Amino acid sequence: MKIKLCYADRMTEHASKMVSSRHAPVPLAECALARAIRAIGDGWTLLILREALCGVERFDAMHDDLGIPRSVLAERLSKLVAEGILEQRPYREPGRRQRNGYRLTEKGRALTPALVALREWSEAHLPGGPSRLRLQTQDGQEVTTRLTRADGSSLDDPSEIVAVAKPE
Amino acid sequence: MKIKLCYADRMTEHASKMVSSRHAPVPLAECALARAIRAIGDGWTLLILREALCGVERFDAMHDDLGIPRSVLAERLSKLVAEGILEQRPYREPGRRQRNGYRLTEKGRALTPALVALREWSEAHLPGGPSRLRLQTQDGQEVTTRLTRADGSSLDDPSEIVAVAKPE
DNA sequence: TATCTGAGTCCATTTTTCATACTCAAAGTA
DNA sequence: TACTTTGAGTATGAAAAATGGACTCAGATA
Repeated sequence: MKIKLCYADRMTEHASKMVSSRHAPVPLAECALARAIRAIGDGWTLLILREALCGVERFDAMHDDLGIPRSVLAERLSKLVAEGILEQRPYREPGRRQRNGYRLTEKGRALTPALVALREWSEAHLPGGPSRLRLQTQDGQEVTTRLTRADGSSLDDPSEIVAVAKPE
Repeated sequence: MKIKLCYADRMTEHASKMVSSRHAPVPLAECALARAIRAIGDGWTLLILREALCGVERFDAMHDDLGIPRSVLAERLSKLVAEGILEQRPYREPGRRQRNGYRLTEKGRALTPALVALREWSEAHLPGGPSRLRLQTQDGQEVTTRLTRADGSSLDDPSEIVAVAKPE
């Protein structure tokens, strides 16, 4: 996936104001959502984050759970470590040599709301039978996400949302 | 990305109860999150959903905004239509022939919380300067997501969440 | 010393992307 | 009528990435 300059990047400030509303209000380079997608928007990477959220720390356990090729797993893990989303954590089992596992950093754990929202969407809208994965608090309450306005009220209808460019 | 049976799928019901807690509590086949990742967890697909959320409906506009190869765009769009996330919408400009655009279905629009959560994470944790893309209500209030317990209270620390398998 | 294990690397093959050019159908124009 | 334009795709060969299997490496144990 090779991301390049997009139409708005190639335009002058003045010209970009005249761009048709048929295009996105903001070019990729200035869009936080696009940056997040570049960082973690890849199938294997997201599945690795699912593993990490489930507390799976070991290379071979992820390999078994996901059926991911070992070389791809190694490459994705080192990318996630380089980005500060996972960190290596040495561990040692009795009578075993010391090894490295991976666990979420605070930055990585901050992705939880996005994963919870994806899970919710899937439960509500995708076929495939009930899911057995639950994300819950220690006392057993299921966790969900809610869209919220700046004033704290919650927003039930996502079609009320509009995407605009911040001025400046 | 070729997803296959994972370790737990190959096990008997009895054996799977004895599986080490080093593995995920639930196999991919029974995991809603994994199904969502399979459906839309791909870089170009997510960027196309960003375009759709921004109200971009046309093939060429998406091609310009994203710099995506035309063949990849065509393939992803038809997959999203087949999944019921986008729908084709004929339109016609004065003096122009009728054409097809794409817009989010209700199912597609229900992905908004996941995209809002990703945007929030990116703003808070990724470098790259301030984002100019705002997602807001018609009256200009910024929209965010919040993790919520089943009892309605909101959850500030994502590390309180545990992943478990639903019994049965 | 030989063996086992988990965490990787290496590599030949297959699949997917990429970039560019080409097609197609309807509307406008000479 | 013939020709041009325009948006929405297809076709294609080269380049990049994924795949699956074998191999490596280091420390612990028999």
